[in-house]
Parts: sequence; structure tokens; C-alpha cells
Amino acid sequence: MTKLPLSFYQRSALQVAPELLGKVLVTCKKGEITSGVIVEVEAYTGEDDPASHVYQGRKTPRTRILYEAGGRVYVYRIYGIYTCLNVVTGEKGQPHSVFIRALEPREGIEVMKKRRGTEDIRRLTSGPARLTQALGIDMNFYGESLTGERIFILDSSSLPPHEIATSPRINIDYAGEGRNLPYRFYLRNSPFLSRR
DNA sequence: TGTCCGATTGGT
DNA sequence: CCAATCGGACAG
Repeated sequence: MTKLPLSFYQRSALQVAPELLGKVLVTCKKGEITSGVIVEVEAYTGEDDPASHVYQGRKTPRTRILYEAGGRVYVYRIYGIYTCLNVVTGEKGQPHSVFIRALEPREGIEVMKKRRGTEDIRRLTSGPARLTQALGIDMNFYGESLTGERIFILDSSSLPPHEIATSPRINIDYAGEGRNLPYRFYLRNSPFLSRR
């Protein structure tokens, strides 16, 4: 297996998002490898997207990395407690990203159980803030390259289209009209989705 | 400087 | 259904 190349990421979020399903997200922290198959993502499509952190051209210290070329990590804090992970996509100056919402655990399950404080496999990585905790992803990962050693995504064969489902994005009621856009993509039969 | 609020989660 | 908990965004 080989890492996805930068060229994979340097396209629009709507192209990249469904293609990330079935790929394997890996982190290596203090020699401990943890990984999971990506089963749920959402596309955030830049300054015209009411749900995006860069809506209407907000350029702030937090969103700086979104304006760089695709292939890096965008992490942010939410509710003062949790960390959420995005993959930056698009060309430089095109602030797209793909929000990673859920994984199916693969490698390092014992480490993940310890980090999450639960034995329940279904609650290890089935949610955006759960998976970051399980994989040890914190704010120090801001801007990290996805072609490096700490965090990367492994390539794998494409999935048959009928396994991929679409829906509106979750918990973006603040986005007005944008709340109905079908920008969430997930593996139809996965037991590891984030739904509650 | 002050106020408002969230791309969530876990427990009632 | 609701609280937790604090940095970011923005108004003044």
C-alpha cells in the first residue's frame, strides 16, 4: 500500500470526498500506529459555502491553512473540548476541505480503547471528535503534511458506486440554505457511522 | 475588552 | 433533552 499523492488532494472537495471512502487513515505517535477505514465524510466547498469556516471570505489565523494547496491537515477546536479533523483539498487559494466524520477501526485497537476510555469498538471512531481522540490527533497536527510520517492516508481500489450514499451534512443548521446541500458521503452499510 | 456561540459528546 | 467549556470571530 502506498500513500495518496498530493495530486489526489489538489482537486475540489466534492471530487475528493467520495473517493476518500474506503481509504485508510493512519497516524503514528510515539511509535504507536493506529488506523481506520474512512466510512463517512463531508465536503466544505469554500467561500460560497454557508457552512464553511471561510464563508464570505473570512481569512483568519484559524483558517489560514485552508488557503494553502491541498494535502495538509486542518484541525480545529470545538466546544472548548473536542478536536475535529479536515483534509485540505483544492489548489492554493481554493479553500476547500473534507471533514472526516467516522472510521472503521483497523490497526492499534488496544491503543484506541485506552485513549478513548472505552472497550466498545462501535464507539471508538464513530464520530468526528471520537476518531481524533482514538488516533491521537490534537492541535499540534495543524498544517501537518499528509505525505509525511505522522499522519497519512493509504491508497486502495475504488469502491463500487452503489455502496456510496449521500445526504445533507450534519449539525449545520446555522448554514441557512446550505443546510440542504447533499455534501455528506458515507458507506451505505457501515455499522461505524456517526449517527446517534 | 466583552459577548456570543459552535462541523460534539456523554449522561439524564 | 441538556450541560460541559473555551478559543475564535466580531462588534465597540
